[in-house]
Amino acid sequence: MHRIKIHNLLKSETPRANIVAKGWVRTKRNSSNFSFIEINDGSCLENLQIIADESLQNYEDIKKLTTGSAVAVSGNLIESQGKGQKWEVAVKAMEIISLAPDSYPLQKKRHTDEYLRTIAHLRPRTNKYGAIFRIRSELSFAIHRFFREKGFRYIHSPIITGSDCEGAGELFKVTTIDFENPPKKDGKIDYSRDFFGTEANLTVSGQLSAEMFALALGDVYTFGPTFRAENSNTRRHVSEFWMVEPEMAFCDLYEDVDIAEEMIKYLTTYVLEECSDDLKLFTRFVDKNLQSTLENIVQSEFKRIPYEEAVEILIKSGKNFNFDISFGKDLQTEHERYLTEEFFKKPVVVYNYPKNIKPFYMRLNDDNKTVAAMDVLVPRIGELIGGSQREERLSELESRLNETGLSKDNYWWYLDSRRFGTVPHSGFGLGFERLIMLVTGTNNIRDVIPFPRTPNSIEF
RNA sequence: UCCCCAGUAGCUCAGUUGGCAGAGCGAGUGGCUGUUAACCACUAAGUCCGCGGUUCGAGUCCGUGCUGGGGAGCCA
Repeated sequence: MHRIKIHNLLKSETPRANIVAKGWVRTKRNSSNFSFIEINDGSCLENLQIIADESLQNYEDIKKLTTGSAVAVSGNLIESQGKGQKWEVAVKAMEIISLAPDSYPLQKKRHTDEYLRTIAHLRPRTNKYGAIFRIRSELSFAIHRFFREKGFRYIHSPIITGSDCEGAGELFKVTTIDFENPPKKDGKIDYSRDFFGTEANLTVSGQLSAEMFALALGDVYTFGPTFRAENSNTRRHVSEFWMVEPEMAFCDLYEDVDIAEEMIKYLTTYVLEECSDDLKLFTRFVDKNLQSTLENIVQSEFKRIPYEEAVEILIKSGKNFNFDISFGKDLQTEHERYLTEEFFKKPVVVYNYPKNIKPFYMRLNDDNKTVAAMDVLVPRIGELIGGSQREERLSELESRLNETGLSKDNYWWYLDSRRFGTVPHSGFGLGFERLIMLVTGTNNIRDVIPFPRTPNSIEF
């Protein structure tokens, strides 16, 4: 007989005879002549309580079941006589699939996140991490649903790229060169004899690819892994993360912000509605204000202010910041936090940044000193989204490349798109892990990705 | 990469002025009970992060390295 997932059993409206459930033992309480065993199969947060009595032929073994063991039970789903759960299973037969030794590292008590990080292969078996990764899965689906409902096409941008600079951060090199004996020319490594005949890297953004497809399919998005070789050690950075990057043709900066705001609200609403059981765990144990924080995001209108105004607010605040702020300087973490956590107390979109602190592809504004960039800042997380209207004018783009010291040759195909039927277009990148941090109240990004990769850490 | 904090039983931690290594939880054994963070009793469990130094004596003081955490920079 086929097993029924615990999630479905617990949703049952009526008792059900002869069901089969399989899962892992979370806890067990022995009575004189029977045992309460709670099993979890990962289909939901809740455990299924099963009652095994001494009439079972292998009851002596069942009495010795340990936390973490795997079992299959068959029996009747009946209304529970005890308080605390609606349903339980009166067992007719139980198979012990595997018995976990008492060295099983997960105990029937709360563990610290730091400890669980050292056993990242086992932590999805805990309530909290099970919930995080169910929510992560649901959010991934919601992203695709959001874009599909709006007529966007999903683009698989390459993970290995030949662009030697896309304007963002340090790159991971991809090579098959033998480091013991590298091919050399004029004393330097000869990448023309490397696998691709040139230097290659892991992608830091799918944006340039997405732009090419936006200029063909209209509205597109990418959603995939992204790599940064930066030696950053913070609770908001990992070396490998997932990024969502929509790109829209015939779209200016303000419409770009509209999409960003709509998307964050859609995804937050989705989690509130579809993951309410898992979400309750975070409200209870992680962040007491989580529910109201999320409702605030859904209901409030994001504050939109030009960079110049943001700087004025910061100067007038009278706050003693560690870093001085004035026009031309990038906003520091403390500035972002002040704006979104203290001054506006809701998500803030800062736009029209000075051109000297932003990459070459952002569209130059008429004032000639700012570009059509926008960042969505949210309380606690900081920058959740970074985006811009792209420079669609060939001559401006070429001079911006020159100013930033990048070679036109490497971008010939990118420039081609401005040569043939160029149109105003915009897009942004959303850090998927930061979104999960936001909706679950999780403080460390390493806890919302299955096996985090950070400087000096690639175990598992 | 820089600044700050921490590292003691499986986990979370206490450890006085430098003077015999401790608790709670977990685990094991037994008991009790429609239990649910079960309860009661007993038992086992330690390279006090590594190396070097000061001292009659170091978990404790000094130096150094490693690991983890927080903050900053960079960014999503």
